[in-house]
Amino acid sequence: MAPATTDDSRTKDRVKTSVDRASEIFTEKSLRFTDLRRKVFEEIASTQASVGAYEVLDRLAKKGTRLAPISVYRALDALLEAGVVHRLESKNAYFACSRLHQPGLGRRPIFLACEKCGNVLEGDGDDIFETIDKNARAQKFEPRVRFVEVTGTCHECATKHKE
Amino acid sequence: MAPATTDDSRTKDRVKTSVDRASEIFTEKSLRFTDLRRKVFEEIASTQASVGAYEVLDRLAKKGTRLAPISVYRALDALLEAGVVHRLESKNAYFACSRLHQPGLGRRPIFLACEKCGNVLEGDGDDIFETIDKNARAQKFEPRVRFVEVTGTCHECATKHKE
DNA sequence: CCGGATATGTTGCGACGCAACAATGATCAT
DNA sequence: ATGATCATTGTTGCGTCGCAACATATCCGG
Repeated sequence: MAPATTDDSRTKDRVKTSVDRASEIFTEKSLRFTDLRRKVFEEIASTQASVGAYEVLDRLAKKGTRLAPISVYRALDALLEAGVVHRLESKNAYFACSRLHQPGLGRRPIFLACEKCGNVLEGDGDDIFETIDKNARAQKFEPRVRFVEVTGTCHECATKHKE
Repeated sequence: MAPATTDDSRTKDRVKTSVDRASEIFTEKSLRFTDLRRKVFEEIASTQASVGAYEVLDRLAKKGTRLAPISVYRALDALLEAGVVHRLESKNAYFACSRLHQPGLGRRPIFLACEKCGNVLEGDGDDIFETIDKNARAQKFEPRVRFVEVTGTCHECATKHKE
């Protein structure tokens, strides 16, 4: 029998790659990829979907790492600052940056959150953000932070549903 | 002395116009513009900035209308459904739709929230949303709900600050 | 190896949002 | 009018989200 690659082992590989990339990024930015931050990041990276801060908390607790909410939030702050996770404002949830696996994407992403499976895709939003800036400045508004979040149905869920 | 138009009376006029328009819109959509909904709407319409649900609650309490949070949320749901208020996902706050005063804007707005004064402007986002849809579909993602929220500095605050 | 900066632990709390059920109010057909 | 029906509001209660303030531990450069 050929050696099977289980989903689990593939997930582990993917997470490991993400952790390694995250570690590099922290180093590049002279930030510390501490144990706590790594643990929190692993929980987030080990699911495609976005997760709430308290879900991270619960998962870590089940693995024996009991934390106060504030500790998770501080870790999240560091991860957000490093850019290895993003925050979905419309869901108060966090997810791993897909650039850790696909460096090809543009600099400024838009977020596409599937309503069925929860997965979050990132799209290259450079053109969109340019349009937004032009639009805002036309009203003499100087933009600083921009959120573009879309919910809908991803391809997998759309095809699965029609079976 | 010439009859002065105070800010207060101008605000009252503006709110009244908004309430009247909102009432019409509710009627058009066969929804009921009840007392509660009108009161909640008045609080939101009487400020340019976005306000949280609990701030609405507090303001109404000070005027003698004591409500449970859920009542405010239910009124907000109705107001959102009618489209006379919007929700800022990035701030968990609500503000009156400016179309009640400026019917000229396009159908799908983007939100520009000033970080200094809290005011929320609406921009015509039709082109932006088209770009977003194209972008999403390029990834085989079928968009349904789209949020575009921008924070920055509005014109008034930018000029005021430089005095 | 010491002092300052950074990170984490502890305690506590405010804001946000709504579920579930009960009571009241509006609507409409008979 | 009146009873059935549906929408609205009241009441109670709770879970989630997010962080402030202060104490302690850890790291790192000089």
